[in-house]
Amino acid sequence: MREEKGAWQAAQILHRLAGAYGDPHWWPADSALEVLVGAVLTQSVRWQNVVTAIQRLKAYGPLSEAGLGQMPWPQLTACLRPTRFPNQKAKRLRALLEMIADGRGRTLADFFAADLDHRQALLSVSGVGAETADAILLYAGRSQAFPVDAYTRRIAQRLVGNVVPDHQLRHDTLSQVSSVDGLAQLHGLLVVHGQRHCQARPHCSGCPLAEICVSAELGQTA
DNA sequence: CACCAGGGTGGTT
DNA sequence: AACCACCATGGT
Repeated sequence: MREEKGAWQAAQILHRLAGAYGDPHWWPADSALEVLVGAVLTQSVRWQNVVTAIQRLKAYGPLSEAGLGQMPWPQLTACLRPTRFPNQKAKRLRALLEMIADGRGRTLADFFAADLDHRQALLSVSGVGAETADAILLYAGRSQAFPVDAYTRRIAQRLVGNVVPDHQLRHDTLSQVSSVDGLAQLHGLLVVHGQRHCQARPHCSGCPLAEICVSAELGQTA
């Protein structure tokens, strides 16, 4: 059986999902630094747990690069307990803050303004992978980046009919959606959509992507 | 009670 | 390269 391997039509998917769900207002945060913190804490954890952890951090005062970097280990891990892996997340957050500070108290804004490869710099931190780095670049740095997450992979597989490599999803999306706002909305919409459709079992009734989904007409795939 | 979240790393085969 | 244990909470 040959199926026309469809392509990943990012712009069209953005249009359809935006029409169905509206603007998801993804990644609410008071500051870019809060986005960065949330990006590490949200790894493999429900967002509500991250909210609780950030509230605990804020109980010590407004988030700041220096304040977070200097927070004592027991207090830091206590704040991060709701995020499943408090010790690991505390270590990752500290390593990231140290890279940002660069040994000279550099701020996050200065990091983004610096003339360097920001993606490579983020990826060089142990505990920061492609998805976390791209989330920080997009939502904290407001630069053109696209985080490929589990929802994106699953939805792409459903739509296209076969597994699409991460690098291709990222490249295709960036070449088809040029604005930062569009990229930011698309990622949020894919998560919102993924939480109702395209889960373990096909669930195509009422799906706003049904018309462009190769498995939509297959009914039940076992 | 079992299941699983908006991942990434390091060690196995 | 693919696979897997680990990390060790809180909601359904």
